[in-house]
Amino acid sequence: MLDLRKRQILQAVVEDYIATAEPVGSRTLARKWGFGVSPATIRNEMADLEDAGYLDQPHTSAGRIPSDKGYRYYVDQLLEPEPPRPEEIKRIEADLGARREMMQLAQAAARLMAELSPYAALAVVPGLSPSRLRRIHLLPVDESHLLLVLVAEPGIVETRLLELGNPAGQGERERWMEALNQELAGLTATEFDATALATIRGELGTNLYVQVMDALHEVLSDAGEERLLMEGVANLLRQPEFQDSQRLMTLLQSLTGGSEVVEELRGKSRQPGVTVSIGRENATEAMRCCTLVTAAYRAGGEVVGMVGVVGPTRMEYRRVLSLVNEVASELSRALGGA
Amino acid sequence: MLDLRKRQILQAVVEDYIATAEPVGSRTLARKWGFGVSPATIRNEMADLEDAGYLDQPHTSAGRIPSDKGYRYYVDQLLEPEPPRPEEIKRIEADLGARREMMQLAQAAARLMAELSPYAALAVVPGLSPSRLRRIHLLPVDESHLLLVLVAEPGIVETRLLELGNPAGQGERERWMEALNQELAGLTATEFDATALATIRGELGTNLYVQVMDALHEVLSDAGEERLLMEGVANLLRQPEFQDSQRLMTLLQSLTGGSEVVEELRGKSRQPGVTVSIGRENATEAMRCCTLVTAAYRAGGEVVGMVGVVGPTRMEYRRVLSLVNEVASELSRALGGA
DNA sequence: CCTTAGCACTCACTAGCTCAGAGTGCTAAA
DNA sequence: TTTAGCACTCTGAGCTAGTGAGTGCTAAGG
Repeated sequence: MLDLRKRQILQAVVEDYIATAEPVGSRTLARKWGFGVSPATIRNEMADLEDAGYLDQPHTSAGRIPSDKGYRYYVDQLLEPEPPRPEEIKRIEADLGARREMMQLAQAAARLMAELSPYAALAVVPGLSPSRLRRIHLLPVDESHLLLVLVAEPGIVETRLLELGNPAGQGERERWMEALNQELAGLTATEFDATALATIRGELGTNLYVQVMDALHEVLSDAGEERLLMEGVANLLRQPEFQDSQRLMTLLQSLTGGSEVVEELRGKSRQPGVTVSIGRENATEAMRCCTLVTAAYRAGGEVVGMVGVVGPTRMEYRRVLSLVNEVASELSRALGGA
Repeated sequence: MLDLRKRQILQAVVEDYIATAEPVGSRTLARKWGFGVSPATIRNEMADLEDAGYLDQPHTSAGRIPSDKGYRYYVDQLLEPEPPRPEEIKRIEADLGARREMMQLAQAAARLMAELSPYAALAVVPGLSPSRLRRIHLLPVDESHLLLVLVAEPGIVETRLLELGNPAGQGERERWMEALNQELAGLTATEFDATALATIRGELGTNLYVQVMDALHEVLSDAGEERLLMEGVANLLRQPEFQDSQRLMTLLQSLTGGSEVVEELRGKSRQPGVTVSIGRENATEAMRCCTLVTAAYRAGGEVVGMVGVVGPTRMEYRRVLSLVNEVASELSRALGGA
């Protein structure tokens, strides 16, 4: 446990470094924060903090920067939550208020976070596979096309166009719809995909039937997996730690590459509230120099996905924690799952 | 008109510079391409090409690099089209073959181009406003939600969730749908938006009606405008001309900013075939250091949008021209508008 | 008249050097 | 325990000289 003055100094170093991106020296600290002690005293304290692993020194004659452990302590012990900003809340409610399907809302949430923070924003959207199917619609589009609309449990909507060889009549279409909907009652998408082929084929082994089943199968493989949305990559270019384009590239690659990161995010998503992963705490190699702030969102009472912000470990934790928290809450509310 | 040897030398400079990103000297040229003349002769020719504006010299004692005019000449006069690569065509057909709505297809097209080229890819997706509405569906989702599905002329599908205060019955829903569809017959989205309010309100001034109209109005303002999709930004980080993160940032900003660029693209989209805008030929300030290769795609016989690739002026024109061309054709085919 | 060898010249880039400045750790005194 | 003083360390900026790639020009040769 750190004593009061050490905590104050650690906090000062973290906040100064977050603001300036420059290593913080004892003199600067004494001047800006005036603890009522001399730089020499602060130096001693900083040396102790370094020994304890909370601070790093890039080189002998530079100031100190917070280590991952230092940021961790700051986030867990020193950070008092930011009071909500009315205009920000208003903006979030406006953007996520419009009733849209999950995909659209998640996209809007990511855009929002990218706009309201100087970092990149992520959103994980649930895949179709584990969700219960609610209803399949086959809508006429024109003589030769049907629109397949798949509505699944936590408000997921997927659509697909079908091209028909020979036009199907009204009655025929409705018969198929009926049959399909009978079949899918209460099944998850994966179950349906596995069983439906066998059961329905006997009854309605027609041309259209095959096409619909193919389309369903396609939708499941396209939209079955969770998807990772990303926004505001340009923000990161502004951060001094990403001036080295190499680093940004590896980060982007592992984020667009997808599965590894999504896997990591999935683990977090079970935890309630906002989660912070700082630097080396991240499993993914390319994320070791970054901090990831995430929060799960719910739909229909269930955690279905998460939103988050990625930036350098030198991140404005106060702002970002409250932002991610608000966006996730509002998103949950919009999805009826708060 | 340039004589044969000048053209050969210009071509050699362009292709060498594209490959190496280093200014090309007379000696290198003589060694690699062996024109059967000495470096001194090549120097004379290059000096002429520079006087004529086809080449630039970064500084006195460096080799030459192509100017925008040089690239233009290369593209217009020297470039013989790349023979199609069977495996690439196959990949494009596979990815764009699956029958999906326009938005999904355009997204897939952009992903494809970002993956098959080392540059960033764009796609402009048509907005709803100018397109004729075909049909509105109101689908039951659960007790308190309806899904509004709007199908418009060139295969555009937009969806929106509606939350209902008090659940609507089957018959009621169908009556509204009928009334709406009566009304929209043959109107464009904008016309409908303007007129429908007045005409229908009298007949069916109910609670649900207002919600549906609001949702329609919202869809039109969200999806009314053309949208710009972007993929493969990370690719650009690999290009030496974007090592300076400042330049990439301004480019990204003007691309995500949107309207200015979309405006410029719209102008091009009328032209048939593949269009190339090199460096200063671009109206947008941030694009002055880039080349943009675009091609329009069609749906239902009409040009509705365009796909393209953005990269440094030092671009692999041969590859990219054929890629963009193929993707646009295949996209048109998939949309039934070839 | 075109081509080419030779040569002087230019200019970016690199390595090595010094110097100033910021910051440290240590010691000794208050 | 705090602090003033001091020697020390290390980065980064600025300077210089040297290297090398490439040029333009000139004059000789086909």
